[in-house]
Amino acid sequence: MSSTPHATLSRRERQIMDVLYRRARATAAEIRAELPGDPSDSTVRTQLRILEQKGHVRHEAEGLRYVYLPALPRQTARRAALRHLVDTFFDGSTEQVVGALLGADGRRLTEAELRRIAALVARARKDGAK
Amino acid sequence: MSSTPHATLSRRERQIMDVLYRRARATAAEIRAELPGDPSDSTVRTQLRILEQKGHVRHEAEGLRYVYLPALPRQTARRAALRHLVDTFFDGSTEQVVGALLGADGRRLTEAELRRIAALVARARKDGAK
DNA sequence: CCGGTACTGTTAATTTTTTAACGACCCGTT
DNA sequence: AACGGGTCGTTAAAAAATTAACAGTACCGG
Repeated sequence: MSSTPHATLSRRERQIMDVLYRRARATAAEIRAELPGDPSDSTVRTQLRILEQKGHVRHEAEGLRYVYLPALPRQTARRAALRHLVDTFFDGSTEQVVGALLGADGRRLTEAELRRIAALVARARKDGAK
Repeated sequence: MSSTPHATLSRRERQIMDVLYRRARATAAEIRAELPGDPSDSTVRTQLRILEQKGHVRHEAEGLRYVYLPALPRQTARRAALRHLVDTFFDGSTEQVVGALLGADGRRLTEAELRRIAALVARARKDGAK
């Protein structure tokens, strides 16, 4: 159950992976700019190399420098992260998560967004009934 | 932005906090049973003491032994975690999260649960329009 | 062409985390 | 009352993570 890659990452590694998932792709300098405690440039690149060696990250040469990307597709990582969150904080209940997203825990949503969300739910019900 | 407590925890500390948030309260032995790589009993208790010292955890004496609890209410921690997840993996979009919860990324939901979710959304729309 | 800038990889030291050994205490049982 | 099982705190060693110094290379502007 704990084979989730995220659970096995060290603190810095996690911070870096979070930046990468947020930005999809980033250079060492860009990542560094978003890390707390501003570590040295050299530090960040060492970490990236370690992450790459462990298979969590890959890079592409872009012109002269490297651009780093998560090795796992965002979709995959996201699913695992969502699952983990739901199990840890919401008793595995999707309903509770939606409640939090819409309720006091969530940000304010526009009517348009709520409408689209309602449509998603309606769609899921229809599909399920099939 | 990085003042989230979760982001500052070490790996083991995070694992332990996750167990605590999942179970609400647990003894050292119970926590130990859920940690990967089964660390020694002594190890887990040391970590708990550190976490307590840092203010992430507190304990109550229950009969002879201690029962540990998260220092922050689940509600609070949950909100921060959800926010972080949404920002990291879903571009800050609530709609996308709901999509993932209902769609291929999610577990199968019963019709009853979908109905309740639909009700939540309807309620949010009404409240918003107020 | 030369110096400055912006990268890279290697390497090693420092700091933090993680681990568990040990001794003490309490309790129920023999 | 002695024993075993379970729990606690203290402490220090071992392992891992984190940091950054340094040297090498490519490009760019003067």
